Amino acid sequence: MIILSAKWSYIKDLKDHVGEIVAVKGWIFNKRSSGKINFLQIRDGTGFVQGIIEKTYSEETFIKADKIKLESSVIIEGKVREDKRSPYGYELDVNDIEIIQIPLEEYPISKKDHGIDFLMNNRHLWLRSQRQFHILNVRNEIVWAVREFYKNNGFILVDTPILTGAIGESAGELFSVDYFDLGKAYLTQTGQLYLEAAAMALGKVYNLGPTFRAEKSKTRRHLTEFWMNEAEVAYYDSNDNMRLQEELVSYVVGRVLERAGDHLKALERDVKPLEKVQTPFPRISYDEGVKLLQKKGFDIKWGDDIGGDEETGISEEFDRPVMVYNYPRKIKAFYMQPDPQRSEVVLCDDMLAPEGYGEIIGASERINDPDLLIERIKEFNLPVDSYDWYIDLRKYGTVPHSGFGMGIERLVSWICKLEHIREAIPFARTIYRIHP
RNA sequence: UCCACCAUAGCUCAACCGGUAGAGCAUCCGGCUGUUAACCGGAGGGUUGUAGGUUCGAGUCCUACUGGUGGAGCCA
Repeated sequence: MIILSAKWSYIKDLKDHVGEIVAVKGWIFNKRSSGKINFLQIRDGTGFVQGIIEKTYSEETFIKADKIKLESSVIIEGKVREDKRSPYGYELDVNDIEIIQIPLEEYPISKKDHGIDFLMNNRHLWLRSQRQFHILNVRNEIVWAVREFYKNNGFILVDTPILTGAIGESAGELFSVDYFDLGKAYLTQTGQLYLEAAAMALGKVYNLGPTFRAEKSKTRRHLTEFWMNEAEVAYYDSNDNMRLQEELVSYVVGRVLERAGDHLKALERDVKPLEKVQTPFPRISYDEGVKLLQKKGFDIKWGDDIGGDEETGISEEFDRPVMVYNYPRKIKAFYMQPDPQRSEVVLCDDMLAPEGYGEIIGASERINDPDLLIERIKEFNLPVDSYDWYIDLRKYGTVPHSGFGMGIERLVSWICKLEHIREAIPFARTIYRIHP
């Protein structure tokens, strides 16, 4: 039953209603009282504002405000006033309150510190906290910017399947589910192979969806379920591919600075390093990367993979994302095109984010010769039969083509400068967590 | 899968060489007309993750288990 008659305004729009009486519909996230004055802090999903209730103004409203507990749902009616004392710039002189619900039990998340186990067990409530509000808003802008980039550049969205047969990069473990009479199906690790098919139909294609890895990874960079954006372009070679990646990433960072600057500020994210994310990005070959790391004292030799510490060792030499290209064939996936000049390396690149955030993109030119592809599938001991349709793509008008996958949560972590990837997604799935 | 660490009040933590459990916040009561994690006074709140063991005595030492955290590998 809504009794208050003032016009509903979202908190983000209060600046347009100074001097007017409006109704704000939200939740109380903090309150203070001082005998004759009550401060109610309310959030409504668009922002935060403080309401002031003076006892001398309305004793009835003051008594109502006294009953309110943290996370009560309320509608407050009051006059909007600009106020320098408020960190939000505006305040509400409250003249009436309608209490929708006072929590049945004490709200678990207090104003003091909590441990990560407790917060993750209460993720459904933790989402209401200011920090999470800002992170999820940045994530929202990132995803919009990604989609916008492709839309602006003539790409077609192709949604790739989440349930697949036994086919993939053969990277890591797969989650399996029962699939009627057909045996096991698997949750996708990548839509790449399907995007390759779509690129032969539509030229420039991309996807953006959930991806699953059953690896028992336990690090601040890994989730078992994460969102990945992949792109695939017919007639692009590895250089075209790298150019596309730097254009995408610089576009996304630029749009986020423009549209979510206040959220980054609230997260105390220093935006100076982000402002430097302009094309062209530095590129170094794997060979050069190994030499650089050796010079810096890393124990690495040609042929070794570049691990987390090594990634940081390389990226700290640059002030923007760096692309490391042409890795040894032995440490990369079966479908990557060998360098025609040097068959021991493949035409690929990893984009490493600055500030120690590591790999945000994995990319390569794909093998377009059917015989070579079959040879590589066998070399990796993969079942050639399962890849029949993928090999077919090379039989009918095969062309050079390239693509990449970009981890959305890794991008969010880097742009927000998060300690851990679990805050970059609303409900993180990690090895020991599926609830809530 | 491997390595390391953690588990004490609702929450975050403390408790020295093994000697019988303590603070802040939260809750409840009282005070305060501009608070910003508000503050001040008072009260209640505990089978120290579980099961064993050593000891006159274990939150503290030992073993196993359970749950969690960080990292390696793998990758986005």
